[in-house]
Amino acid sequence: MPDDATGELGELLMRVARNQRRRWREALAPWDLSPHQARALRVVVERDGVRLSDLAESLHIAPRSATEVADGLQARGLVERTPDPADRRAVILRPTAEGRRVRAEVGRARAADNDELLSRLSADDRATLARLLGALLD
Amino acid sequence: MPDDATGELGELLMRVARNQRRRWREALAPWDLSPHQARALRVVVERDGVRLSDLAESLHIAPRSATEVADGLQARGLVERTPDPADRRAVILRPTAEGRRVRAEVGRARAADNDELLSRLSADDRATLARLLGALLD
DNA sequence: AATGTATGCTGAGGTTACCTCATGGTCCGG
DNA sequence: CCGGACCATGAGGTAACCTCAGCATACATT
Repeated sequence: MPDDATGELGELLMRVARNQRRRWREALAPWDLSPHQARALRVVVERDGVRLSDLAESLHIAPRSATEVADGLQARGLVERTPDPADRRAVILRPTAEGRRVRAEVGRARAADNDELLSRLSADDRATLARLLGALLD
Repeated sequence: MPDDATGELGELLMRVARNQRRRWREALAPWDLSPHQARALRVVVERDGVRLSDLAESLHIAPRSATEVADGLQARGLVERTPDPADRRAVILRPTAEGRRVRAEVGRARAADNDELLSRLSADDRATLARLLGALLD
């Protein structure tokens, strides 16, 4: 067991992460999207069409819950449901033009916010941070 | 704007934090406490008696919600409600003996888990990580 | 002292984001 | 061609939040 105050380090990590989440939520506010919806939209746009069950897996939620996330995005006109030609049981979620546009805007806002925060560190420090965090992944 | 992939760094940070949260939830499972309840119990034990409204502030939730958290802890026999002698409107939450015991056990489990994770880094790396994360706090 | 306003907790009831279970189609291996 | 697996979704439940109203109490001002 390490001899220094590792507990505080863990706490620090959580605080920074919470900060990050708060910033993200705020950056997302103009579009009235929940973090989860934004994440789902990103998946749909990036893969350019996803089966509902695959979306569920990507978001680590139950298939039933993916239906609800899809409902939300569809109600905002960001995605549409199309039948899967290869499997008539399945539904494929496709981004609308508006969905692509919003996803791009959100992506830019997120990147800008991220850069604003991380620019406090030098390029060297950022590289070091990436290395250290990488070692902490399971 | 920095020129490297800061977006990935932000993502990495969130992944590590999520990992951390998952580990914590798992470490908490034996006591059947939610993360929020554990945090509340910690506040109650550390201050050895807290007004409900102060607890709400500590947890960043509405006063009404603190009542519910208190209900949960009280139902498990970990805290008890006592009147505030200085203000008869107020309720002071006090830890029971069992509450203190559980809080200590949870604290030990948390520390052990934390150390297990952070021991992957050298003492130097841990100090560096603490410095870098500290710079990212608002 | 009287009184108006603020505060502390909680009942009532709502929202959100999850979940499980059941159902009606559809697919596919034997 | 058919029994079992799989897809999305309706129905209904739960946990953790919230707001608002109400009652008891505190306190500041006259």
